[in-house]
Amino acid sequence: MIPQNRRITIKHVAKEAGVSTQTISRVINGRPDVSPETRQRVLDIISKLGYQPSELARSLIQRRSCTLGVVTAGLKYIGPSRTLNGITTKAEELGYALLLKELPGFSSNEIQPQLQFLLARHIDGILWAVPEIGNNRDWVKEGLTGIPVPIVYLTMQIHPDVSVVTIDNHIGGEIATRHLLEQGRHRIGHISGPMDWWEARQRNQGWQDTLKKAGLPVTEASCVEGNWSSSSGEGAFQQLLHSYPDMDAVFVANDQMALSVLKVAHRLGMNIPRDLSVVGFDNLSESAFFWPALTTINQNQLELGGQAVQELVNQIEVFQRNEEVTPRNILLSPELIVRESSVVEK
Amino acid sequence: MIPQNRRITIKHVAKEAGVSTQTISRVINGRPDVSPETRQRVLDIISKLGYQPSELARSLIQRRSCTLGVVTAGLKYIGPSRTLNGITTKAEELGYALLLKELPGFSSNEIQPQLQFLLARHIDGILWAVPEIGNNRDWVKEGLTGIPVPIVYLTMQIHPDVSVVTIDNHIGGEIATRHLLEQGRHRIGHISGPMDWWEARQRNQGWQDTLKKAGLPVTEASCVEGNWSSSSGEGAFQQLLHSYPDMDAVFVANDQMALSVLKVAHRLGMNIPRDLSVVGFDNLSESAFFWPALTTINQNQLELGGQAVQELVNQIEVFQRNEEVTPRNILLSPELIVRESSVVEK
DNA sequence: CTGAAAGCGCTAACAC
DNA sequence: GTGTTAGCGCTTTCAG
Repeated sequence: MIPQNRRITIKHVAKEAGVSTQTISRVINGRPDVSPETRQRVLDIISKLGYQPSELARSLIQRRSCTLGVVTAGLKYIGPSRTLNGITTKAEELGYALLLKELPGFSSNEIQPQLQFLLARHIDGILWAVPEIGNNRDWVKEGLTGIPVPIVYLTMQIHPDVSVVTIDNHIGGEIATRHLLEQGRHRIGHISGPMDWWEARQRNQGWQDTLKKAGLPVTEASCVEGNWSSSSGEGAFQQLLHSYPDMDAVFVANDQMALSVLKVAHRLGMNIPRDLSVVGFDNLSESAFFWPALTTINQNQLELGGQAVQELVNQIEVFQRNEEVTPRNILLSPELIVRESSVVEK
Repeated sequence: MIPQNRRITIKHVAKEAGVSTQTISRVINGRPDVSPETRQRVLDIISKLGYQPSELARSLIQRRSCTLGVVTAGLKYIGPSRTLNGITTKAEELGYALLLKELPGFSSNEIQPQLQFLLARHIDGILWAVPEIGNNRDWVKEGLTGIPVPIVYLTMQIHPDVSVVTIDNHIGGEIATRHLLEQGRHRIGHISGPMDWWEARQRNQGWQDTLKKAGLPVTEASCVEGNWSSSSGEGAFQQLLHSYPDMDAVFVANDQMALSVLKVAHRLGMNIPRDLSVVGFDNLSESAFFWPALTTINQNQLELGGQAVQELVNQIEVFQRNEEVTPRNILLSPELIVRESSVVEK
């Protein structure tokens, strides 16, 4: 490939058309005040030269880049990717470009450099799409003042001072547990995600609250903590079988761990769902093909990402009119997908 | 949030420090020709004001943005996400920002607008991370002249005129098939991916070539086409059992379809691996927890993405020195992960 | 309808 | 060491 640097600029077009650069600018911006003949001539030359206006130069002078900064983490997992998928789709629809940053780990607290990096590139707003873990959200309560663009946070505890778009994991836990109760199960165990994850705590709490509301006890013995991986699910389930031998159902905080529950149960000669009803969480595309097909909670991460972009863009528009931006919290409800692992045929 | 537009510029810093903007520029670029006192004073003011140089303005004047355009597709699937994960990690390491575009579908042939979009933002190079399907690469052979920045393509047939970084799927098919031969299997069937996918054809070809090299016949009856989904795997396997009843092993082009093979086999009372050895492809994190644990081919997509970025950045450096860029093809070998589904204990 | 001048925020190239 | 000038590619403002 032979280097041929130097891009075609508005000047080249102007010269070729024998008009000033302002006229070209008017044409490419669809302004009405250009004579039809001039406009046509300019358009012809633009396409002949293959001229492409520089969004960079535009961003500089217009003080808006139509670019969103996206900070994510854990793209190798399917959840964050699905969310990003929703983000790209909606951003495309609204005509925004995306500058992507992935944190090296979920709990990175190198916040400031990330924000600076994005701000240096004049992004119009920021989407913080990193799950809330441990104290990786502490900065939200403080640092807010310094950031000169709107931010929307995904997947964290809602908070009146900032905009949050998230799946309601508590409801997810409720729905799963209620479904098991409806199947006539009353001794429902739980394998949770790592409890420093906000999502894991919410799912756990939904399970607890539903049991309590039904007048059923929640004991320490009925819950074991996993770390989301199938491997951890194996150990957690064995421990749970031990500590809660009466258990007739289990709500597992994600499908990967639920897969191990199915496997271990099979190995032990248990029949699912007859001996034990199982409900997972996440609705992996494989879950419908586990044995038995796994009942699970589906979170619409595509929608999640889309709504977050929409909300951020709304805020940006308000912000750029120099009006006060009011934070908004958006909670999306997950839904139950009933399959074989939880329902005993009558 | 109260709008407080107007960013702090180099001028503000210059004024505050009582020097010219040029001096500030020298300080932030670490140039040696500034007196230690001036430098310190400027640095203090920069941190006091929280000044952040505009990469946008820099990009404009330096004719390099340190930004790569990434075009991807199918982020809701794990493969593209893992690759993107590799891309973000390496880009971060090399100090490049990423502008992300996701095509609405795998086979979109709206190429030109995507390229224009990225070029308008002065990206220094492009990573085309969309799998080769049908004729969605035809443009590569032509359009090359028009694009004023280096491009690296991922996951496609290598081609002497362009830079391609890809997993060698043919070898993947070979390794899988050879492994089955080594287990003493000689009637090895294949469930392929959709044959308009280059990757599917390569895996298929690797299977065919290995059988032929071993002096074994490859018949039409021994291969059925799926569409990557578990659901399609179900039908394909049933068809294959019918058309190739003697089959003693099957190489399945991805783990999702292989999952269905395991399930159907189980339902039919077949014992895997005794009655049928199964090898998948992709190494999903769940595959180790299928019943039986699935032997599969692992492709290191993290590495793939990383190498692609590295290669692109190398090219960019050459290109910006105005030297001729020579295309390079990089082929990564996938590796066999042996688990229970293919090996009969002696 | 069209053009000239100024400037977005920065740096290259030169002066002193 | 430091300042001045010019300009990256575009749009805004104001003249005409």
